[in-house]
Order: sequence, then C-alpha cells, then structure tokens
Amino acid sequence: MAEKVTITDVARAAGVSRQTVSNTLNSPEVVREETRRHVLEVIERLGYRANQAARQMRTGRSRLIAIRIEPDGDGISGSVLDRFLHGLTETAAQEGYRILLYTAADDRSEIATYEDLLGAYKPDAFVLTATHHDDLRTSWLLERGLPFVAFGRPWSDLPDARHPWVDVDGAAGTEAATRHLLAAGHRRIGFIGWPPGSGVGDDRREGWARALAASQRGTDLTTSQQGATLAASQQGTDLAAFRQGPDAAASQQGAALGGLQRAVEDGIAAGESAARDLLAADPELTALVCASDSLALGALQAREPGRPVAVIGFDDTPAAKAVGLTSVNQPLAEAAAACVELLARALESPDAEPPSTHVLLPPSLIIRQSA
Amino acid sequence: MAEKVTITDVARAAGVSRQTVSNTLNSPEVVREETRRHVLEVIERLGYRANQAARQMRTGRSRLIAIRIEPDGDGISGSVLDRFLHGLTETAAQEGYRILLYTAADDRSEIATYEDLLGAYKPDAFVLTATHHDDLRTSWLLERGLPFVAFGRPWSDLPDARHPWVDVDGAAGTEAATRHLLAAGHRRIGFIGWPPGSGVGDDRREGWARALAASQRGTDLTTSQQGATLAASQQGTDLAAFRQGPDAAASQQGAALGGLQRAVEDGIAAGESAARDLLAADPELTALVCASDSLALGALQAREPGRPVAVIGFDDTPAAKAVGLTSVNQPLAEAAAACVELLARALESPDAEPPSTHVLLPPSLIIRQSA
DNA sequence: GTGAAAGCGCTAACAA
DNA sequence: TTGTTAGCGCTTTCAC
Repeated sequence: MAEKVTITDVARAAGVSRQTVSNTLNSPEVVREETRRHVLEVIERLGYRANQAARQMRTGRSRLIAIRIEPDGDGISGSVLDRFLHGLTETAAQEGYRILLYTAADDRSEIATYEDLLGAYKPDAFVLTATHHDDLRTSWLLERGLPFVAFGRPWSDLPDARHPWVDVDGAAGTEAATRHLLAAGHRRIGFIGWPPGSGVGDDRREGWARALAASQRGTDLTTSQQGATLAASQQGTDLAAFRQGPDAAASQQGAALGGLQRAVEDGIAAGESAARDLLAADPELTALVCASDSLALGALQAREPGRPVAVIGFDDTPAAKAVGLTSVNQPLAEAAAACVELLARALESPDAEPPSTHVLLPPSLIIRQSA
Repeated sequence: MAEKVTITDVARAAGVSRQTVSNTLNSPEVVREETRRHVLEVIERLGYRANQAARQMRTGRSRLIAIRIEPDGDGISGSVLDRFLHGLTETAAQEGYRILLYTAADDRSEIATYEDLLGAYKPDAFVLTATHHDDLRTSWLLERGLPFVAFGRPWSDLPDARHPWVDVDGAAGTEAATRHLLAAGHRRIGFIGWPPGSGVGDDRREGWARALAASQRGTDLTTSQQGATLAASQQGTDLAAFRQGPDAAASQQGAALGGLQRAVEDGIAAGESAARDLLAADPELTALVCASDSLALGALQAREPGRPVAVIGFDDTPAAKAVGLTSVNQPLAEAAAACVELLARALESPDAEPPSTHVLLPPSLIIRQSA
C-alpha cells in the first residue's frame, strides 16, 4: 500500500490552511517567503506529492503527452524511434510531463485511439511521428484545436497542414554525404531511394541532386561538411518558402541525372538489387548514397571483388555501426527536446499561440570505413 | 477543445439515473438486460468514455502500468526492449491498461522515480527490465507490497527476490545453437560471453556447456532443435529447483572446456578480439556461439580468408538480419503478453495472490548464412 | 432493479 | 497574506 499524504496532512503539520499549501506549490509568489519555506520543508519531510488525478479534475490538465510506438518494419531503423522516445521521456519529465504510449495500425485507428484517450486519460498533447502526405491525423487534431507537435514536416502545402513541427533536414544530410564523396574524389555518385511521393524520401534525394548540381557548377568542394552543419535550427520558417528557393532548380538538375538513381521500397534485398542494377548500368559508378541504412546495407552486399564502391546510408542505426557503414545521423535527443519545448510553450500559454512554429535540425555525417 | 460527455449526460439521454449508467459499465449483472442494452447504445451514440481521473479518485486504480525506457548501450540490442515495449503496449491496451514511461540512470534513481510516480500518477503496477543480482528495486517494491512483474528472472536465491517474473530460457537458446552446430558436423565449438556474475550471461554460457557435455556423452544429435522448442512455458516453477538439476553437472563439464571460451564486456570490438584470440589459441575451432549479437558481429569480422568459422549470435537483432547472422530469437511479444497477464490477474484479485508466479518462454533459433 | 447522497484530493473564487 | 466554500466526475453505500 502506498503511503498517501494529502494536502490536508501537510497543512496540519505545517500549521497552515490547505490553500496556503496549494498556493505554495502553484502560486508561490502569493505566499510570504517565510511561510513558503516552512511549507516546502514540511512537504519534503512528509514526502508529499500532489495527487495527479485530483489535480486534473480541478484543472483539466493531465500533464500527460501521448505518442504512438510502432513495430518498425524490418527493424533496421526501428532504433530511430526508440532513441527519439528516450529523449522525449527524459525531456518531458524535466518539464513535469509523462509519456503515455499507444499503438495503432493506421491513421484511422490512430484517430479512434485519440478519441479513446481524450475521453479517458485526457492527455494534454500528442506527438505525431511518421507524418505523410494527406495525413488524416493532423487535420483531425487541427479541427478540434488539440495541442500537438509532429516529428516530421507536413509534406503538403494544404492550409490545414499548418501546425508546429520539428524535423531533421534530410536533404542537408544527403547533400553532406554526397559532398563528402565528391571531396574524396568520386565523380559518378548514384542514389538509391524510395519511390517518389514520400516526403522524406524525396527530400533525401534532393540533397544528393543538389550536391551534384553544385559540383557541376564548379562549386568549391572543400566545404564538404557545411551542408549539414550550417543548416542551423530555424524557427518560424514559412513552409511555402521552405519548399521552393534554389532547391527547385537543383531538383531539375537531379532529374537529368536519372540514370544514376533507383527508387525501390525500403529493405536490404531491394537495396542490394538496386545497387547491382546501378553498378551494371554504369561502369564508372564508384559511390552510392542511400536513403536508409537498410538500402545501404543491401548496397554493401552488392559490391563485387575488384570493384570498390563507397556507400553511405541514412539514420546511423546500430546496424550501420556494426558493419562500419558511413551514415547520416539524426540528432534525435535534440529533436525530442524541441518537441517538448514547443508543446510546453503552447500548453503554458494557450492564448498567445503562434499557429505554426517549426524547428529544422541539421544532421551530421558519421564517417566509417564504407566511405 | 475536447467534447466532454459525462455520465450525467448519458443518464439524461437514456432516461435513467447516473447509477444505472455506472452499474451498466461496472456491474452489468445488476442491471436489467433491457436497460443495460439501452444504456450501452446511448453511450455508444454519445461517444461517452468514463473520465479516468474521476474514476481513479473513487476507486484508487489508475489503469496505468509504468516501465523504464533505457538508452541501450551500443544500440545493437536496443531493439529488444523496443519490441518488448511494443508488445506490452498492445497487450496492455487490450486489458484496459496504458503504458507510462520513465527513465532512470540506476536502481537508486529508479526507486526515487517510483516514489514520484506513486505519489502523483499512482500507476497500478510496474514492469521491471534488466534485473540483476542484488536488485534494489525488487526488494523495495516487495517491502511495500506494490504489484510488479519482472521481465527477467531474479538472479538471486534470497527470499526477498521472490516475485512474479517472465523470462526467456537463454540456456535453451544457446543449447539449441550449439546442437545445431554439432549437427552440422562441428566438433570444436567455442563460446564468447560476458564475465561471470551476470545472471543472463551465465545462463547463456550454461546452455552451450550443456550441449557440449551431452554430445560427449554421446547423446543423439538429430534432435538438435529440441532444446529450444521443448522448453515449454512453465508456470509456478520453484526457483531453487530451477537453478539446480542436471544443469549443475553440465556446468562442471563446461568448466573443463575453459580453453574454448572467453569472457569480455559486451561490444563489437570486444567480440572481435575475443574471437581472434580464441581462433589463434585453438587451430581446430570451427564455430563460435556468442552471448549477444554484438559479440557475434565482432566474431564475424575476426574471420580470416581461408578459414571458415560458423558464428551464432543472440537476440536476433536487426543487425543480425542485416548481415545474415544466425541468432537466437526471443519471443518478445509473448513475454510482454505474459507480463500483462500476470499483472492483470494480480490486480483483479489482490486477495488470492500466489506470491510467486513465473513464466519461462522458449527462444527459437533463426538460421541464416553465418551457420 | 433503480435512485439519492456522500466524498475521493485538489484548486479557483471569494471572504476575512 | 491567509482561510473558507464549492465542486470537478465518478462510484460506493444505502434506501426505495
């Protein structure tokens, strides 16, 4: 049986009223310094903790943040969400929030879970992962004015896709990877990615295309790493502006490089055959940038004796570390912290809400033997 | 703003009193069939969900299960907890429980977190992972009579280490791995594990030693897989009995095989040098069983051209899949389900509690190219 | 089988 | 600055 110390016990022990105890906790500035210290001391001594359920009934705030935990396809990149989750739990705790988990098979069942959760546990906010085009979840939450932040940009320009988000600049990552290869002397660098239409995949392809286009324009190659490290965190970036600019031109150039790329579903086997295909089609190809470590792992296996091929993956998963694969690392702990910060700010002051707040974090290239 | 439908709304809409609605939900047998159906229909139509905070205030039950999420050392086996967590979330939801996350650096700070959580959110139970010798957490929880289940056996015979647990039979896993190698014709099979003292590591070493001892006694090798598949789930096994029996003798035999094994800290680099060491020391060694995929990944890299060495890892992590490493797979979803079941049973009837309930699950060998 | 009353622990208003 | 009052939504007695 857990000892239960109520606010009444503290009040009695401290010789004050229950309100004074409550005020000491919730509005310290309204209590006399001396009284405050005394009450705090008694609270400490008695090991008192405000009952969250009672507090919630009164305030309507649960101090709970809900997030989905997914079964991660082939498991290779599963650790990404795992690391993000750990960071989220840690940062949230510092802000006085706890993380509540749930599972869902698709957008529709996830929305049903929202309804469930909102009716019962009433989490103060949600964190969305794996955002995609025409995400039903964001519009549902937006319609109801429920606080949430997405880890991942809204891959759509629709007005109802405007919401707070935190993301990692994937294009900057593949651009840095490509520049690194260019700096190492590689001239024909291929790309293995996913079929067009997935925001994340298109973004990563763009970084590769951009670096190649820049190299053709004769850009200084010694600044190889800058693509990643210079992409400083930005707040309030307008989404529309974000999606055009010089990238569009780079993308066009990239299309001209069609012969150098393949688009396949994610997976080791797919990566292997795509790499084999690419290597056979272009005898001068000496390096490959991949949209994921799974694909890169496959590409590694496609290499043949006598023909060295540099390979770079994405996500810096444990598997990459295990086989010495150079990979683009996402700052997951920072991303999680940014999510919590955005939420905490929105929850503390629901009034002055800037409708869209974004944080774009730069990834970093982890160089290992493979490139 | 989340629409809030209270029990009063349902009562009014259904033309009954609030109690009848509450009874329909909590004691259906006490309500007339017809009334019950009508009320249920109104609940459905209005989308009513009992407010968990209010319910908790009355009943003292939060329907929350807390578990720690760890940062996972080198990340290779991080996916193990990840998969377990997913299963836990899913099964718990089916039983009407939600998973609450927290982090902690060590036993002591984890206990501090228990106090925090118990004071505020009052989770109904805890799930412990990574149990070890002299686990402070189990005794702390046991002393206070708090419901919990450990994923991992209590690696101690102390009376205060008696509590419900769910675990995977690691010894059966390494035994099956070793038998598989024996069946494939290998005669000198080494083992790379962790320093003695870690329950999990010792257990895995024992399975290897046991299989080797059995082969020396001339046991039929055609039943290779049975070690794992026959170790059916058992309930109520006494821990003391569990830790002796034929294993003790096998362990003795294993000790005689000292030259065939190495004990190092977990990690790829450590696995590689241990394997190199072992292979140099025994020119006839043709196969290696490892206590983890990290070690096995290292062993794989230690192989030299011209000397094929079969390697088997443990945990069937994504990295193993990526490089084609044969590995022992833990039935994580089943383990999670067993944890939830044990807890649910204990929570439904706190009266008739069997003080120690155990579930030992058999792992399975996933055969790939490496062996 | 159904309805009325009480109270879980807390905090927002108001009164002193 | 401190104390008093009321009530969040629910379930558990206890009458009816």
